[in-house]
Amino acid sequence: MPEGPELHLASLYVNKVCDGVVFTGQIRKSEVSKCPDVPFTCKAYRITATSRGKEVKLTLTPIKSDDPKKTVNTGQADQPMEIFFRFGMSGYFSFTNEDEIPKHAHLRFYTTEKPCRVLSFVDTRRFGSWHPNGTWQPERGPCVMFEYKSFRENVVSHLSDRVFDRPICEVLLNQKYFNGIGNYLRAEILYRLNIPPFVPARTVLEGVESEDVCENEKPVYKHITGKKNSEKAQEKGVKGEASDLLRMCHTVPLEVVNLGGKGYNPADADYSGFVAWLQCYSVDGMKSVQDHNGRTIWFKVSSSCNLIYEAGFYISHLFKKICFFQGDPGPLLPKDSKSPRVKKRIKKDDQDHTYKKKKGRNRSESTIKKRMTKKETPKKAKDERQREAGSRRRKTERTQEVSTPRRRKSSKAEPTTGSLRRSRRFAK
DNA sequence: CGTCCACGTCTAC
DNA sequence: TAGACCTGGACGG
Repeated sequence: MPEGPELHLASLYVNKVCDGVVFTGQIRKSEVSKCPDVPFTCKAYRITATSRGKEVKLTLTPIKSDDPKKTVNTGQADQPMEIFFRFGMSGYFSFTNEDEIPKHAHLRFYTTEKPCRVLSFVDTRRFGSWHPNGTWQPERGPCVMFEYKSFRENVVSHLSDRVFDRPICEVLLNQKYFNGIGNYLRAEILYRLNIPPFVPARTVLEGVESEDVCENEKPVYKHITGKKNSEKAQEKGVKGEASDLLRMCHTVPLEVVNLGGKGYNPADADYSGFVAWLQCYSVDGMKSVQDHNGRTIWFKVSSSCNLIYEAGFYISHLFKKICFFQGDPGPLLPKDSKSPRVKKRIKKDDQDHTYKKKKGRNRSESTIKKRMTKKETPKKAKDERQREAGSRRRKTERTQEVSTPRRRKSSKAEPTTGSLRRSRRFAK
């Protein structure tokens, strides 16, 4: 579920389903979780939620008992408790009957109802975490969605920070400055502004005002249109991209909130709405490469002609910063960045197989040897194999090539046709 | 069956 | 700046 919008939608969900609901008793943790116990016991309490960037805070508020005698010396909480959640790659909240608790529900809050219901923190991969009596993580910057003003100020006042030497696509994942932006949002944001992903961040952000000149238009919560905002900005003489970038970091996530679904969540009934909203991330016809941290960055493909793209890529590498053709990843593209394997198109129009040449995936002898000589349990051996497969791929297969799936002309020219233009893995 | 990939941090060389 | 931490879906043989 989890970039800023999903975390916020999760907090809205909690507030909606827990409205008027009374919880009670121990908060229970799954056997397998390594997160802390939550030492909160109360005969009757309510749950509310708020979000900030990529964190959610649950507040457990005891309900005052009518009978003071009842709460004496029973270890009952009478003070509220705050629990801070991060969602990792797969966290979400679920409110169900007790017999419908999802698999991988690692923290559970029980209602007083009979039969009772349960608010669960579900996290398949367990990269998420919770922190009872914690705080918002202090290293994280202001929320791009709900602390917009201080978010801008925080970026603008720290542009001399060395982190802004990095490519803009990598800096957008830095939660010290862009709390709430994740992998799909960075692609969507850069795409909207036509900013090549591997341009130095400072170059893109130089000249940005800490105050958004459009801010009195008080965007955004409902009915934002990124286009209109940038047009307004231009009317007001803002120098294009740069000032828009911070604004886009605000408006694009809010668009997802306003979609009404649950954002990036394949299990959601409205998931197709989210998929249709994506313009770049994992969209068929877009290019993708690995950034410096091995994360896939999606960006715009030349709409007219791949030859122009290839030429632009070549020329820009000769002259570094000078040339940015449409589709150019930018000058800071890692030297050994490779594109992921070409993804299959959706079956329907999958007539042309010529582009599906698979990249070599031969394991080196040395890797095999290493594996054979290691002593480990069968399960560990499997994990190890997978890990080695991963790193071997990263180390041996990187090329300067960028994925340019040959396919029908980019759908940019034609009206969006929803999931039809998505790559297969996003079809639902 | 095996391999690759995924919405994110963390921390140990 | 690799890896570690995890599970499971999609895909290929």
